[in-house]
This record gives sequence, structure tokens and C-alpha cells, in this order.
Amino acid sequence: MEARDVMNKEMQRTLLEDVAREAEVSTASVSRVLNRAPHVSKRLRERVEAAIDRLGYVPDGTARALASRRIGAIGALVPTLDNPIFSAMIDSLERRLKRHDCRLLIATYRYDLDDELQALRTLIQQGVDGVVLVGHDHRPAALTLLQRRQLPFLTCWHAEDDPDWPGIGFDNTAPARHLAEHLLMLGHRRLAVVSAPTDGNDRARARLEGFRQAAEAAGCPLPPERIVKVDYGIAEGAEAFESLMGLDRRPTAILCGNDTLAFGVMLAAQRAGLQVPREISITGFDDLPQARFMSPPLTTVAVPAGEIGRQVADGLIARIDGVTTPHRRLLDAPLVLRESTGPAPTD
Amino acid sequence: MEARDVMNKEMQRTLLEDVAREAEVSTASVSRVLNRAPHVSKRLRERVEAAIDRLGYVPDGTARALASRRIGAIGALVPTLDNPIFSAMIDSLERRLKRHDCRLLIATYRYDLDDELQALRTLIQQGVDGVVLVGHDHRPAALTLLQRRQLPFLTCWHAEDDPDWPGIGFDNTAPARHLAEHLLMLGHRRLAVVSAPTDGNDRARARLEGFRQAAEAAGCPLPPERIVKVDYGIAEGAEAFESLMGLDRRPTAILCGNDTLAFGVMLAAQRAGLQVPREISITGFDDLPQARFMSPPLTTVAVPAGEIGRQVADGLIARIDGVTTPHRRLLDAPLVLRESTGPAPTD
DNA sequence: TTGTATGCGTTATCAC
DNA sequence: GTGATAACGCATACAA
Repeated sequence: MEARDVMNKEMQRTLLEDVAREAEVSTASVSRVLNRAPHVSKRLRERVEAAIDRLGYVPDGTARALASRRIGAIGALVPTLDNPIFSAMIDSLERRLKRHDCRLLIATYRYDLDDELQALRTLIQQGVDGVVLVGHDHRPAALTLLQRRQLPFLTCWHAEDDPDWPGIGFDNTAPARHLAEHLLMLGHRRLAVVSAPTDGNDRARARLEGFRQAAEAAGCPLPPERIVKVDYGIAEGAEAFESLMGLDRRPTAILCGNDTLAFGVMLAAQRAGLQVPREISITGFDDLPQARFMSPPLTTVAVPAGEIGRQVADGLIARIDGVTTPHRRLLDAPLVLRESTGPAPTD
Repeated sequence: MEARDVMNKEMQRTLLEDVAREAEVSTASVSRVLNRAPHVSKRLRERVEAAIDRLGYVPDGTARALASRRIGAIGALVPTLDNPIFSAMIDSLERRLKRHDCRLLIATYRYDLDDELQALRTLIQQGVDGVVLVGHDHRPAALTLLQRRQLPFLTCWHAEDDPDWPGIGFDNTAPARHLAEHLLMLGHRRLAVVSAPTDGNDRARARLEGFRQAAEAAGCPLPPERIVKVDYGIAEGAEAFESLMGLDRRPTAILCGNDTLAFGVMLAAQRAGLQVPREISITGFDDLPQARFMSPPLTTVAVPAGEIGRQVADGLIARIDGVTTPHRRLLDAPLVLRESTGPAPTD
């Protein structure tokens, strides 16, 4: 019994103290070597490093976190990872953070801002050194929380100018407007939009706004019935197409909030026997890898997901280190004109 | 100066001790309420909760982690998040972990097992309560690390029987074999394979093995020149197709290691003027959302990525709580026969 | 059921 | 440069 208890005791891990004893130096010195502090003699460093190797010592992250007040990890709040454009960003974010010796905690919230706020609370409680958020649509309490804690944070994706939210991203409105202008220039006058739900999603709203601006400027505004909002998905895009085809005056071009919806719309159009772009033009947004392989290849906007991940990593790390970085950084999101758009059909 | 120093001092956060004072109870009692310990009177609980609300107290995760020896987060090591089949799994994993009040640290390693080992070290040092790995291909040191620390862990995706690696997943070989048998039954005799690189990827190896088994059993083994290994990607699949078409005796069916490669192969085939499946049959593996929307719809294997995420979450949490769970859990990965496969062409 | 006191493994602030 | 030693904020064995 006694013996078993002894056996059960987690074999005692070697502590910093053990290293100090082995190297015959103080614990403070070991800590200094560990943290690459300045003013440590080469001789001392070598002794300590030797002792560490000999004992196979591994510092305890939790103790380090408590004493130093940083855990070596940031938190990222994203709507979902089920959308490849977000997982691409997270992938590059994590890879870049690794360079800075920083880990990544992720939390998803399905576009539910209350869930996001709750997840943020949890991350803060966890002790993350910084936070990444998507867009500027958040509960006011989220901002309060971050500011009160003086926690470094950065938004991404949606780089609208906003004094509250520093961010790295791109303009969602302008490219959307350009897409619509491209169609208008091709002679289209009855445009339609298939958008993602806009609640808690300022990117979707901004794109919709861009479509609207161009349409109105051209004197052919978008009536409500030609704006369909559906959840993310190919099938959802197809359904949106069906509903648009039920209209009296069918659109000759459909602007989609993302490539996946556009893919669904394109399939449904072809299933309905329509030629793209001869009879109907279709645009996407994201430039997913498959966009250029669709038939016809999809006209869309190239969202710099990978670049955002990298720049957000660098920017947030800088802020954590107390370096002031630009409040806002605008990346390029160029139009990619392919063959899914063409001249409006001459009725 | 003095004043500024005072100002600069992080406004002192309220501590558990403050709550205890406010509620006029001991710190131990506050801790008990926080941790929902048994044997706490309703009256005391209410007093403490009231005090917590009044002070807006938030427990410090790092201190809690150091004292309790668990951080409330697990680590997941995945090859990449750039492949939607993995991000789908991570998405469901994270959502399910949330139910258990557990966070998720992710690390990617690009199929480089040395990187994986390094990332595992980092996660362990960080203090994660458990680890999720993909497949059974890992450096031996990884297993040693996990065992020595007695750290709960679970593999996923590849549910081969292996005493070292407990896991939840599916059989990669059998469905692959069945795909090949399906083609053989359709009269195909010259099969080819477009596989992902097999280094550090036992799933890719297992699938290839399944293809081989069926081919050999049918008396038409796969010669090396009809097995092409390429990186993940649509363009890569297309290139693989080109190289297969350079062979003297062209295959009549191509088995692909995943849907993305299959998509590339299919596009290249059509670009080359071949009818699918009349002139060539093509299969995938994963059943990504777009598989059923390809033209023709792709014959493939439905990988239960979401279900794996959920079951891994539940299983790992159970292990962390000391509950013994089955060493191995096999999920279903059914064939999905669609229109990309058909009778072999009669020369 | 509740309180007391110690431990968790580092970092960081002082002296020297 | 280096060494004592006091935080860091909470959990928990033990006592009451």
C-alpha cells in the first residue's frame, strides 16, 4: 500500500532547482540562462546548459506563465474552420507564430457574437498574451474586456477604418463594387446578389454594400427580391439560384458573397440549362483554389488569406512586445476576371 | 514620475482573496465554489457567488493551472489545416471540447515527423492536459514522451490495430480495396493510382495498400509506373494525369488518394478530351462537399471527419478524467458510388 | 461543512 | 555578473 502510493507518485520531474544544484549555481542564474537574459557570463551559461542536458530538464510552462505573466500563446476567434478561406488563414497564422515561439489557441463561434464574447472571456481567463478577431462586428463588451486588461489584440480580414479596432485586412466594399461595375460595363442591368447572412458579419455587409453602390450609381439599383441571403454551402447557393429564377424579371448576372455560393449558383444555372456566361454571368469572392478550375473558371476576388495570417502573427507579436504598429494595414484583394462573366445577353 | 509609476501599475485585479474577504469566508471556500466541489452549503455558495458578481472576479487561469496541474486545454497535432478534411475535423473537435469546458491548442507539421515531435515537446512544455495526433506514423520519441509524462493521448483518422497508439478512426485499407474491386468488377484491368506522398503518412500508405491488394487478387497488379505520388492539390492531380497518359498502355481507371487529386485528374482528363466515365473511370477519397457536385459526381469514400472530431473530444476528455475507454474505435467510412466510375471501355 | 496553511515551479527584485 | 528570496494566484491536504 505504502509502496504503491510511492510508485503512483508521478515520478518527480526535475525542477529548475535541481538544475541549479547540479550546476552549482543559483536558481536565478538558471532562470537567466533559460530566458537568454543579458549579462550572463559565457562560463556560467555553459555550466547551466550542460546541467540541463544531463538532467533532461524541461521548464514548466504553467509556473513560467504564473511568474512571468505570459503564457506564450495567443487566442484566435474565428467564425468557423469549416470554410477553407478561414482555415487557410489560421494555417498560415499558426505557422508564422511558431517562428516567434508562440502557440495558438483557437475558438469558433458560428457567427454568434454572444458565443464569441463568451469564448473571448474564456481565452482571457486562460491567460492568452494576445487575441486575434475577425472583422469589427463584436459585442461592445468584447472591446471593454480587451481594453480593461490592456490585452494586445488585432482584427483581421475587414480593414475598415475604425478607431476602436486595429486591424490588418482588405477593403471588402471596393472589390465588390468593382465586380458589379465589371458586370455593368458588360451591359448587365438586372443584377442579383446571393449573400451570406449579414448578422454579425461586417464582411458580408460590406460586400453587399459594394454591389449596391455600383448598381445605384449605374441607375439600376438592387430591389430587395434580388438580394438573397443564404447560409454557406454549395447546395445553399443552388437553392438561392432557384429562388432568383422564380422572379418575373430574371437577373442576367448574379454576384455571390463567396466562391462556394457561386459554385452552387453556377451548377444550378447549368442544371437549368443556362449557358454561363452567355446567358447568365456569375461572380464569386475569395478565389479558392478550385475557382480557376470551375467550368467556366470563376470571376472572383483574390482574398489574401495566407498573407493576412502572416501579417497578423507578426503584428500581434510586435504589439505584445510593446512595439507600436500601424493601427490599420490594407492588403490588396485584386479582381480576378475569368470566364464566368461576359456580355449581357441581348434579349 | 512617482505618480506615473502608480498610474502605470496594472490596475490591481481582484483576487480570490478579495472575494473571500468580501464574502467573509475563507479562500478555500471560494475555491470550492469555483470548482463546484461537493459538500458546500447552499448558503455559502450564494454568498460567494454574490461577492464574485459584485467584484467582477475572474479566476486566473495560469495560477489555477499551476496549482491544479491542469490547464484546461488539449493540444492537437495535425499535418495541415489547408486540407478541408482536417479543418472539418478540427472544427468539430473544438466545438465538442467547448462542451467539456476545454480549450484547443493546435499545431501543424506539414507531414514532417521531426517537426511534429518538436511541436509535441512544445505542447507538453506548455502543460496541455492531453494530446490528439493523426495516424500512427510518429517518431518513437513521441510515444516515449507521452508515456513518460503519463499524458492522456488519442490518435485519430487511422484506426489500425496498434498496441502503442489508442485511436478513433476508420479503416483506410478496406474502402480503398473496395474501390478497386468496384472498378475491377466493372471490367477494368489497367488500374492506376495517384497517391499523396506516403512518407510519414500511414493513411496514404494504407489506401495504396488497399488498391494493391485488390489489383493483385484480381491478377492485374499495379506496376510502379502506374503509381504516381504527388503533393496535395488540384493542379498536382492534373499533372499526375498527364504523366499517366504518357504511358504506352494507358490505364482505364485512376484511383486517387483524395478527392482534391481526383478533381485535378478529372479536369485534366476532360481537358484531354476523354469522357468520364465512358473512356476513363476516376475515384476519390474523402467525400468533400464538392464531390457530389463535380461533373460527373465523384465516386469516393465518405470519411467521417466531423464524427471523428466529436468522438476524439469525448474520448480524450474521458481519459483525462481517468475513465478507461476502448483502445480502438472503428468508424464507418462507406463507399459512395457516383457517376465518375463506369464499365471499362471495350477497346 | 468550513478554515488554515502549505505547495505548485518559475520569474523578478533586490542586494552584493 | 551573481545570489537570496519574495512574489505570482490558486488548490488542496489537513485540521477543526
